[in-house]
Amino acid sequence: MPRHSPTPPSPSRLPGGLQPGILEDNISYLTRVVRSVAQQSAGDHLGKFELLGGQLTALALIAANEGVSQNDLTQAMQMKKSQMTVLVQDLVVREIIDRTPSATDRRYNALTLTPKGGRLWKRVREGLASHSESVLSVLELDERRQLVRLLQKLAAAHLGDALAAPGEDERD
Amino acid sequence: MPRHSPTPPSPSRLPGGLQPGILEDNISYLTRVVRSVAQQSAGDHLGKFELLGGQLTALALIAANEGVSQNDLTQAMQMKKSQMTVLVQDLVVREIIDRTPSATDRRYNALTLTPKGGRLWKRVREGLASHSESVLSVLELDERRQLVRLLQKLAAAHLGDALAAPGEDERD
DNA sequence: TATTGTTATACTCTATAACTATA
DNA sequence: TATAGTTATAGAGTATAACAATA
Repeated sequence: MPRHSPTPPSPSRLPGGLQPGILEDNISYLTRVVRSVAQQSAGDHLGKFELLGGQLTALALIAANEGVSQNDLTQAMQMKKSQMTVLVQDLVVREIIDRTPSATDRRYNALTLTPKGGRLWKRVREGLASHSESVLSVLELDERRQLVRLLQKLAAAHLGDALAAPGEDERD
Repeated sequence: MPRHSPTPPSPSRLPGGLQPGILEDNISYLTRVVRSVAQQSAGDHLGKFELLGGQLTALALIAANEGVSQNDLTQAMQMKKSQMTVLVQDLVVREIIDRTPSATDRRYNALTLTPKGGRLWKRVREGLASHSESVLSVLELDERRQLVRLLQKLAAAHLGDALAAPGEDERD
């Protein structure tokens, strides 16, 4: 369909039909758009579980790290501890996770999945995989690996820790 | 420093010292973390201009597409038109951009930089470049190109339009 | 009728600071 | 005193719908 936009005729590059200008290789802009796409897909695949953004990620990390503390979760997810409190509280009320003071240092809360949470996680896990698959499916297999590796490297370098695997285990 | 976390001892992978589990190659999680890093850097380099997230991007796109409509901007930035109205209004009040009905179709607003906006843009442009540079500097040059290309490809494929250049012009 | 843009509203996300409890 | 977690609050980001103006 032709547009009636007042934009002068020029080679289209962006969805709106505009030039990216200096934004072409800007990481903030690119991740903004990609994240918008990813969030849309996440909603499609995982909306039925009524897990708000961070809750889904938290669930995945608790499942992979039973007994993890809220403090460690906030670092891995790059969010504030006050935000984490609210997020965790809702999961506790819904009996998806348990939150118990650590035996060795009672300042820490150890987070674990409840049986109900474990069953939920099994279903969420499938949706999460199909969500990631649906977003990345437009890339070739080696492109996916490259993208994941580069994003991991970027994150790891700036967070000053080892997000990216030093030993690059191959998965698909 | 040793942690007192109740997390059982295991090979550390994430900032908090935990296993990524299924999130290792999850695009939502990875872009979440990378975007957090990018936003932090953007604040460091561009906070002084008092341009809220979208305003900075909008300014860049208006500079590259003088006379663009709000409607086309919303598509390129993946935001709602109601949000765009507020964003644009603030830039107009601050005399950074002009908003005038298009001569050919008065439903459209043509957005242009004011002289003041042009001067601001020159300064912002430098900050934007140094911001993107500081984030991407941890990658090799060919890695940067790859990352940008893959993010463009991902965005373009899902937005059903040509964000990524079909003809891949080489820039650095 | 369809589309651009505006307004109002609500909900989510994020950031900050003061507070507690444990160490 | 330092750290984990809580509470409260404010600000920014996002989504929805009703509306006016224009086509």
